[in-house]
Amino acid sequence: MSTIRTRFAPSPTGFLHVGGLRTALYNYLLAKKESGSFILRIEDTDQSRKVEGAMENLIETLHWAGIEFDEGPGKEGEFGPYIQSQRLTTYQHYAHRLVEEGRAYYCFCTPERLEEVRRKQIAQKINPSYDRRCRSLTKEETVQRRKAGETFVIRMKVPFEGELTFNDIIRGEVTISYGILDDQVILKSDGYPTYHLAVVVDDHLMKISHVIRGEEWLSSTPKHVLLYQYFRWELPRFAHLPLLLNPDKSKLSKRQGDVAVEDYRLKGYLKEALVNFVAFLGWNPGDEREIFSLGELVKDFSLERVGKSGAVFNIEKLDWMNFEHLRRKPDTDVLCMLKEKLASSPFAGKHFTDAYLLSVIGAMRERVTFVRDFLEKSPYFFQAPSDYDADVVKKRWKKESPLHLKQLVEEFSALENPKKEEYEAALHRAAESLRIKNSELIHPLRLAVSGIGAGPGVFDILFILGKEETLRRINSAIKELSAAMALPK
RNA sequence: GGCGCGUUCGUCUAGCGGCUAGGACGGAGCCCUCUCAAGGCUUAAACACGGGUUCGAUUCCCGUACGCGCUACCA
Repeated sequence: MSTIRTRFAPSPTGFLHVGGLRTALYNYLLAKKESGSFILRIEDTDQSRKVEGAMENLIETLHWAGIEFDEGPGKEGEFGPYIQSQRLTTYQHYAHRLVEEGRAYYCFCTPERLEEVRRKQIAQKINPSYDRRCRSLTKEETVQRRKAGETFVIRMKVPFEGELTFNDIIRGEVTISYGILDDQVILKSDGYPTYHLAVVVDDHLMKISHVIRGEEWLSSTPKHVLLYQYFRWELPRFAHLPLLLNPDKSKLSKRQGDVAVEDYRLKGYLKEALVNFVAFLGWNPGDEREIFSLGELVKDFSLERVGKSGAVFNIEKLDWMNFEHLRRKPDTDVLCMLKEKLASSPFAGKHFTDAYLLSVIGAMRERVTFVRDFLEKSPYFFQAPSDYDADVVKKRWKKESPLHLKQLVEEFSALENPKKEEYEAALHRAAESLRIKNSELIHPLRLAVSGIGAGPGVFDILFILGKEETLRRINSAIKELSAAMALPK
């Protein structure tokens, strides 16, 4: 079997879309699974839509996701260049070859005439399509008009009748009759090819074995197949991926949420989670595993298991996957990310030792979905509470709490370099001498040291904070909360 | 409008003629418990509709409905 070569061929018109990420991923997965090559090709044949810096951004985002290409811009292989605007003469050559072989023709119709034709057709309720006027131009006439400097395009000839069937790995046989196909423009008047010509020429020249792309291309595939036939080139295998959808089932779009990979990256999603999630939008391994690394995806991926129907982009599941991937990460990796987060936080000025941060990570691991949650869910590890959660105060802070905590301070003060268990034993002693339940001490204590009512076990918190800090916080809570309770309602 | 593609719990999906229609996220409940999580257990929740074919259809065929895509000198 010949080697697998796949490609991701985006237009540099903006940020990488999550749908694009999935397309790139599937292409990458298939290539890597079969020890083939994954190519990145930039389809910038529409100058008007070109966005400055978009290509660089695309490349950088793919790199971030861990999807590395074997050939592409900046990584020239034997089939480059990989930017279509740098291959113009190639397309022109092939377009003219088609004309010479009677498979295409010059068309001098102006945009105005085309518009006029379309308008009339719509008025007559016929399907708007090019009326093929220039298809019957004589060779002499064509030569003359070209010589006169008239602008022209090249259109491919589509048979007047009959139908074309092609095979799609995901959808099976798809049949479309020629009747509804237009004499598609393949070379524009500015000398650039349209997508249809460029994609066929490049996929052939770059020896692409599998064309894996979005479903929006399914309808125009017959045009491409026709071109392959005209050129007498071997057909690649086609696989048209189902679309990604908004919660209301419309095509995934801005305004109903974020669509750029960049958006998710900025929100703190792990690349592992986003890649894993996007891979499962339309594919599954056939068993019940759900958490996959890129390498595991490569190992188990197959186009045969890609579904046919569109998938809604469901953030809740993405969040869960982020949680799962975050908690699988080694402590040291999380430490790095946490330090980075800290550096751009209100706690940036403070210094924390790695050992301290590592113990915070250990305590919070199963309570965070994002790295930023370390700061948001347990700010008390980075700063003494400046106020106390009113609901928790109401529920847990009793009028005798200050007295109880004073007893606790006494017990704690006597400890030397206490471990978690020693704090606990000390609290038990305090509770016993006060003749109250442990919990009557624990809850006010948690409130005093953290300011809130949720988090790791209190004794873990105390140990991480250390004795001095613990005592300081208990004392200031006694002061502040007593003062607050003394205030008239 | 025409053509194409699609349709299993709210969501992602398993299923490839015979199943009490399975799993996951999310929801609900219980257990654990100093809180919050995590974990364990339990639970509600789906084959779009109508015809065929067949001993038997979620599964195959045909319609209908709905959704989406394409219908450009955009990709």
